[in-house]
Amino acid sequence: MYICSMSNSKLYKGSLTTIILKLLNQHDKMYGYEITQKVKVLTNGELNITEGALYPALHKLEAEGFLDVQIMRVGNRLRKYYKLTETGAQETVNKLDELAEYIKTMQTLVNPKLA
Amino acid sequence: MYICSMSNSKLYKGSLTTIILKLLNQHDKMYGYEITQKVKVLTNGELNITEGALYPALHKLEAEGFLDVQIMRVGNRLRKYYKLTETGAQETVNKLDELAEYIKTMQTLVNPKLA
DNA sequence: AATAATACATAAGAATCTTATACATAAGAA
DNA sequence: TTCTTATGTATAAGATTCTTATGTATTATT
Repeated sequence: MYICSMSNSKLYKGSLTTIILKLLNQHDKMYGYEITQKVKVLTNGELNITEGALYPALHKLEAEGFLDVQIMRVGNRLRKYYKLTETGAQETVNKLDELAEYIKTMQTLVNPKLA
Repeated sequence: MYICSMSNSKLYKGSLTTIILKLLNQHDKMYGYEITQKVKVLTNGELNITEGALYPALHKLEAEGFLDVQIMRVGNRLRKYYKLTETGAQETVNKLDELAEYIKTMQTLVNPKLA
């Protein structure tokens, strides 16, 4: 199967790690496919994360020490459950702060009357 | 001179054309260096657009028919004033809609209580 | 006289994502 | 029962956007 693009908007570029970290912050442990489905539901189909974006991002977060992995068998299929490490929890806070700052800055630029 | 990075945050990736279009929407005509300075002031130094990002972006917007150029001499120096075309004005609306949608979607993902 | 600011430009490399492909099991429809 | 869809992970080529660095030249400041 092929999952269509994250969004036609280029603005999502750079947001994927923030999304992953925040979801893991809320749901304790999740596996990749579960993350794509959760995001699809939460955004009413607006945002579809592709495997080509997701799995490399998860592997990178793991390599950086922000995620721990636990492999589980469900029937004959594998699931790789990811969980935040302590530094991963701290990184989540940082990323959410960056997102809030980004939104504030962009709103200032785009709607200077409200600034 | 070297101008430091757009921001330490990766979230700005993909936002530059939106910023350029909006500024040109507000200021009728601007030249490249002026855009970098305006952004720096408006964001209190938070966002510093590099030449390596700016000029290719301007050239691309021009090639796509969203900007018209007018070269002016000031003393012995060149300035390339950019101005929105009609399709550029429409594209500005689209980009601003995309930004609003992006912010809404990210807030839903990151702060589901408020959604 | 030297440095910083103004003003443009491009090019190599990094990072992130798209698009496509690959493999495999389970469930549902024809 | 066979075909398609859903579940589940993975990688690789290419596109896009930005960083970092360099290049050229004029004007203002120290």
